[in-house]
Amino acid sequence: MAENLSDLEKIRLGKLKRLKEQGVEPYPIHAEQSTTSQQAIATFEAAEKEGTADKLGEVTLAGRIRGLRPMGKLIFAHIEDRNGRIQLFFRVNELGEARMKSLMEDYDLGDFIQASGELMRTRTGEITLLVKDFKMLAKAITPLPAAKDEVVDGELIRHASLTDPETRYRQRYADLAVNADVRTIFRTRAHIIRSLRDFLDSRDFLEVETPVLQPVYGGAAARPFTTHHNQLKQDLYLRISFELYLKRLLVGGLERVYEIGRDFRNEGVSFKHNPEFTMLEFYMAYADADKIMALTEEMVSSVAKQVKGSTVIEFGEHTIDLAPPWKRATLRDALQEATGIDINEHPDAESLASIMQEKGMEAKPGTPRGKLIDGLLSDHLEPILIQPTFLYDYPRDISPLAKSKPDDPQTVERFEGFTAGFELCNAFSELNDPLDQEQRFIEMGRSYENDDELRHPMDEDYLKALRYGMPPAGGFGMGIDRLVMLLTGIRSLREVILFPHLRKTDEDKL
RNA sequence: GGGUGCGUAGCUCAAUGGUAGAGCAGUGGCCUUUUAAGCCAUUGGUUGAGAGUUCGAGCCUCUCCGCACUCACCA
Repeated sequence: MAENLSDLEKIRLGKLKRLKEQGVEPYPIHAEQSTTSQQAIATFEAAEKEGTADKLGEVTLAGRIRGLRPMGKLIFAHIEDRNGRIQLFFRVNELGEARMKSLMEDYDLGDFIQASGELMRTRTGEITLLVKDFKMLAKAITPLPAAKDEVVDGELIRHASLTDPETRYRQRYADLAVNADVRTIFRTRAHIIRSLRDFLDSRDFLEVETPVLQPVYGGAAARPFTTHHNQLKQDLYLRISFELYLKRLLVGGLERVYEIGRDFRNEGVSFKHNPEFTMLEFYMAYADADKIMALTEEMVSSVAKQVKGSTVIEFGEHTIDLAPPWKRATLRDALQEATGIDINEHPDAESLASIMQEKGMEAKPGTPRGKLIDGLLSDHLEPILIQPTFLYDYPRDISPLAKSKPDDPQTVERFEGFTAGFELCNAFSELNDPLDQEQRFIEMGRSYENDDELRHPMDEDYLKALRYGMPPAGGFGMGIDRLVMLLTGIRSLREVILFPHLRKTDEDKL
């Protein structure tokens, strides 16, 4: 290991050794933090108004050294804790020569430190801890990537920072340590998920957990990851959706259920696809697609209000208002407006493919009609749906788990919600007719004959469940990562996933 | 998987085929209210890896690795 260390790391190792020689434990077991930076500042300000600031007594702060400014026999430092930064003021008057020397020689940016003393204001007015005592909590061997910033008129000005995306994602710890805005993204993410839970819990939904390892995968059209149980000598799949298990729970009488968890899809990796991603699905007995639509706009706008304080959000150059009601259009009408093609006039794949080709669009011969429509949607419609919009009435053959419309068996009661040019959610009236469902599985198998992994195995147990009777229900699915992108205004999925998947490097292979 | 671009000090970036540099960080020194502290001095490089062309390669060619963008794939 030692040969791989940079010069900077060797110097810090030397400091570590020196601390130990002086009898200082650089990684002590016990630490103390009586308050945080921002609480301390708020308390001091309040006391100042009361005129009691000098009677506050001592506080103990802990955090990571982010700024260090020795000035003769003074040292100013900033430490950062979970809710912000505060300045520390070290002076020989309080600490004596020896401790000042130790601080000067052996403490670096990035070290964790504990400091206690009384709060005061410096000559420039900054609320600061005048340190009476301090100790090392954890010595950093590797220096943090240089990050210098200042706050001018409330705005953060960056003078140096870690920006290389590869380093940021591979060493997310370093990214988080030096980029406060990255930490903010993940606080927002947690807040969003909490708000979703609050919303559903308050409507009497039960949060459940269903298997990640599944003997039969289903509920979506995607390639799965395969794994193996050694003792059982059984292949298992990582789930590609929760749908079929959650609907088994409807059969069991749990009328309103939801799950927030990870899906795994063995597909391309890009700025909007990660092999594992977080999904929310809920199922509601005695609801249908229409009711779910109303609930969706209520839920998303409620989360936006809780997290952002408003239903109006900025996303790139767009200002988006998530307040209900969202725009509604049939898939047919919206496609006609966007492309000039009326899909009802082209009831078979051949006819639809030929009109698409006439208009210079790509349409591979042999593609099923549903897939062609799906292609039209994602290429020509999705990118222009900026304000929140529900498209409804989807073709049956790309919706094998949705119930047909009573008056139109080729169309199902399904909708998708779009905003900011991407798909946010997908929902439908759940197919609860076991015989129809079996027929759909068979049809779907046929249309994927050329691709074994996309041709889902028949889920016999799911059909068995349906035969016990499943109440009519509305179901809903939404990618949480996309919702986080929307509400944080970030365009890359990787920015909202703590540890996005990256290819392994030579270093990893060793 | 295809195409395009990128990879230089711990970080952010320079460098016509001709001695690899700057700022920040680091190290040494001065400084008792600084805050991107300042001033003086100074260390630091297998230019992603490997091969080739050339008197000479960070730069040109090839192979490989990684990242970004993009296309394909993808409820």
